[in-house]
Amino acid sequence: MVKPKIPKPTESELAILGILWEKGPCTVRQVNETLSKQQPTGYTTTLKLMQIMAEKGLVVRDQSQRTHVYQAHLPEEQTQNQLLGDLMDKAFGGSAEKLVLRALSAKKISAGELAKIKQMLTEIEGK
Amino acid sequence: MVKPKIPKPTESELAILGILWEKGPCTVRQVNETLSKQQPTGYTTTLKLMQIMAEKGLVVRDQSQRTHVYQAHLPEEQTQNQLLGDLMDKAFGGSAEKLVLRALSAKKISAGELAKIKQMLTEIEGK
DNA sequence: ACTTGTCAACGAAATATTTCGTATTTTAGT
DNA sequence: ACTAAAATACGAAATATTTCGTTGACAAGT
Repeated sequence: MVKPKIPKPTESELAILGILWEKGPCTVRQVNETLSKQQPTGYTTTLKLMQIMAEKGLVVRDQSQRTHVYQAHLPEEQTQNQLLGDLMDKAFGGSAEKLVLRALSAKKISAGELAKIKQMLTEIEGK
Repeated sequence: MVKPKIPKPTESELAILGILWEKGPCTVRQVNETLSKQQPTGYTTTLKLMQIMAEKGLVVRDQSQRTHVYQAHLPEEQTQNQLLGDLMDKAFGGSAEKLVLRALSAKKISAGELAKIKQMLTEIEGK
């Protein structure tokens, strides 16, 4: 039983995944237009990246229409876990606590967000 | 007044920075030995990387002795903030809350760690 | 002085990532 | 049927990253 083993997305690939997560299935043009607002990018550049991502298994594409439609293969959560775990190992000595504490102290978080986080903490404690 | 603008470390560079943060100033050999436990690496490979890092300003080196001694240029916290902010933008749509919640839910965190995190939350609320 | 081991310097190969130009196909409008 | 617009495929250049072999300098012990 072979697990396909999807590689970690590169920086550029992650930017594209972010768009697909937010907007759902998209064409290359849609992705390129969104991307270009952040960083002007040629159409074929985006196309090529998305083709490579399809080869890697990062996205799946529907080729049934003339204009292909792409969507992220893995759910947002799974990729976020992977990236977070990776960063935790590499930059935080494997400590989730350090990572969370730094994220909390470094960034401004609203009262509502704090409440949600506290609720999550309580749930975890309860287990 | 030009700010040097230190670039984001690559994957391999980050592994070296992690060692320098943990152990303090090190020679290339010390770093290479530690690195080789995680991932066997040739001495000159590590040397070259650290030389490049010195050029980029990621590390500073003391050349006064025959054997150079390197240390991280930026404090651990600053680089962690940079990387976390970067990941937050790229993979979490800029939401610190999402990032924290995911880190909390995905990884096992001890009771002691939870307590520290709660304390941090209370401090932030108090401000 | 000679040998041996350790080190930095350097260049270059190997690999990965990003960007884009060109060719071809398809669709829609005239 | 012809043309223009829009799309994919492909290849290759440009850049960034990683790895390592070779060389020459230095240092310690003999």
